[in-house]
Amino acid sequence: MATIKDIAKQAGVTPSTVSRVLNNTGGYNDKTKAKIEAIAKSLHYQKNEAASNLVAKTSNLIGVIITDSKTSFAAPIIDSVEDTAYTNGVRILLAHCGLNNPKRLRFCLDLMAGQKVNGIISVAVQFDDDSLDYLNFTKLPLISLNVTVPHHTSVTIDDVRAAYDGTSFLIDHGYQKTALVAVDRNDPQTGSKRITGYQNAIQDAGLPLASSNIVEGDFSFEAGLKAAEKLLTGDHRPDAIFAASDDAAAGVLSYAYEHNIKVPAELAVLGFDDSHVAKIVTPALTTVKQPFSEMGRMAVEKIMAHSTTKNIMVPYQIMERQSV
Amino acid sequence: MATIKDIAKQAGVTPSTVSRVLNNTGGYNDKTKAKIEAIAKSLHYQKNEAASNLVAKTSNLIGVIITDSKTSFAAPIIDSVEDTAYTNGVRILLAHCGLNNPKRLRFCLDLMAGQKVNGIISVAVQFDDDSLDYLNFTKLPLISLNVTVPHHTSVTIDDVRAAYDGTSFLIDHGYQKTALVAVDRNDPQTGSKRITGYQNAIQDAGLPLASSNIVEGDFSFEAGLKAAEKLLTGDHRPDAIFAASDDAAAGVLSYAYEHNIKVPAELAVLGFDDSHVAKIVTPALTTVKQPFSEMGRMAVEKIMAHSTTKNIMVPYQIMERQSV
DNA sequence: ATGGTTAATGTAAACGGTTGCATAAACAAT
DNA sequence: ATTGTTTATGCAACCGTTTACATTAACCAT
Repeated sequence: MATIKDIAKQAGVTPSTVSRVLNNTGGYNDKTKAKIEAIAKSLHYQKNEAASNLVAKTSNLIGVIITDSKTSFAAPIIDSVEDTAYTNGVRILLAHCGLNNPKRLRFCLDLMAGQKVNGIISVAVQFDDDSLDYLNFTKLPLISLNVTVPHHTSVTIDDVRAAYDGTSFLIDHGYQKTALVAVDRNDPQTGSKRITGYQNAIQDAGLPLASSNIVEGDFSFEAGLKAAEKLLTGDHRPDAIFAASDDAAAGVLSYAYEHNIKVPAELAVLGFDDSHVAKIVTPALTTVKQPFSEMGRMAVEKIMAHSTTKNIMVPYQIMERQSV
Repeated sequence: MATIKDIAKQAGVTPSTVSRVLNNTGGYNDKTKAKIEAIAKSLHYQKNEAASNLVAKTSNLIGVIITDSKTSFAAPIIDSVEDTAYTNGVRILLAHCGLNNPKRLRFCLDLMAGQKVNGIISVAVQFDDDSLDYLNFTKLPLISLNVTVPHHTSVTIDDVRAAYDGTSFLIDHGYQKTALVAVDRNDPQTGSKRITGYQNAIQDAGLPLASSNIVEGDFSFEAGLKAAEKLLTGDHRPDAIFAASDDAAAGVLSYAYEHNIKVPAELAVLGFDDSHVAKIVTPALTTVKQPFSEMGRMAVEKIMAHSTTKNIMVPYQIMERQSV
């Protein structure tokens, strides 16, 4: 591969001049510029980023840490992160940290630090104390999407209010026996907040609160399926199920389909996220939309701007389709 | 950030010794090794990859080029690529090239060349002549998944036979009036191959071929929906629809649901890919599974091994669920 | 004691770009 | 003609690691 030295030799100038031309830093004759650019092109010159990064002490790389790519909302976020990065001239270093795997998260952070990334975007990643300490030590800016991280910037929706509004939406549509499904009570970020919002809405509507109406689980399809089974075989059948994710809602839909329960006539199903699956299941899911693309875009822009805002709340929105 | 020089100074040795210890290249006293490692830890030393890459003329980076992350089968591939990369000590540089966007693809390749990646994995990316020339010039090894690229390694299924077997599967289950949906006749890689396989199966079964039974389209949900509309409103209703993707199959399912057509009683639907959606739609999709995880893993391993095998065919498999 | 090995470490030159400072040439202003 | 200013380019150091080669010390065998 050709280097600036090769170009310099051919052009009869020094590497510094070539560097100046190629970086458009000014201070050279138009004719030399043209000559150098022509030679660079003819040699298919490609800058060695490692060398450049070494002196610049940066990399034009943004680290993206996600638990895994299958997480349904990872795709739209990564899409918008990539697009925004592209228009900003930075690139994406992707790493998976798994679920509750401190060792691997630590590895990811090590990797990002070694690559001297401009910043890190984490998607739905919970930081343990050790990783957080290390992150603070590296001084790398972090933008956390979906969950908050102490002393770092986060972009989230207001989960309490979103759950409140979702529940109210069901109540306003005449459903009185609602259930909340596939939430984790021990998750301080999402689960407990949504439970709070859900309960508040029920109380504010003057409806009875029954703890049996909350079925815990992760955000998966299977969690929705199991929860539906539990709820719909019992005596106190709910007439509406609010799932913590679209995947879980699809699980509910699937159970209803198997058991010939008509949605939304006999049972309303409200999803959460507005991920890809919301549009393609039958009936299409009414769901609480999280603005993932927006969040990804903001994250990149915050990093580029060295913004130090702490917690950013973005608006959610109820997407009405056919399941309520 | 601490450098090996800082460590060397504290340990009373030269940077070379530190480098040797940290890289386990041998040739040092156990006591100095212990001392250096202790100091490195206390300083939270983190190797500057740029410097290291500069002399090594490589980056331990694998470039992954995909059209976009929303593509349903990108997720499982990226998951397995990331996992395999993790266990092999390499990292992932991710770039999107969009759909039929030569300029952006060229940009991606530039980026990969600049970063001196060990190799490139492309997922369902069509290379135009210009990009291909450039790729060849860079000498970067490419592993193309899902489609073949002239003179480069590819990992694909046998699309002709997969379509043949899928169609035969429908015929064997008693469906005589099949249709193929959401394929692109002008796509030499997937579309035309699957059309060939489909037609061969029909002819071999002694059934009549009607060109109206092939409805073109991209692989999207909407394509499936539209195709279903076209096929199911006409007089010659098919009794089975073979979609080119699970998303398209979901579109068919959705149309059937809307119009009260029972699946699989009145209409069989066969998907393609076995992506995430296949399991969560109702009824769950019977589909032709592509071994995406396997393909991702192989791609990384091929790059690490500097393998030069050309075209690798991996086995597909019909996953029987409820839609046929 | 002498020479030969071996092990541990040092020396210095790379890797490819960037950049502050110096220099030279060209030009303008007195 | 002299001085000052601007423009274009060169010089050389530096970024942090790696590594071939040189050096030193220690040990062993004669």
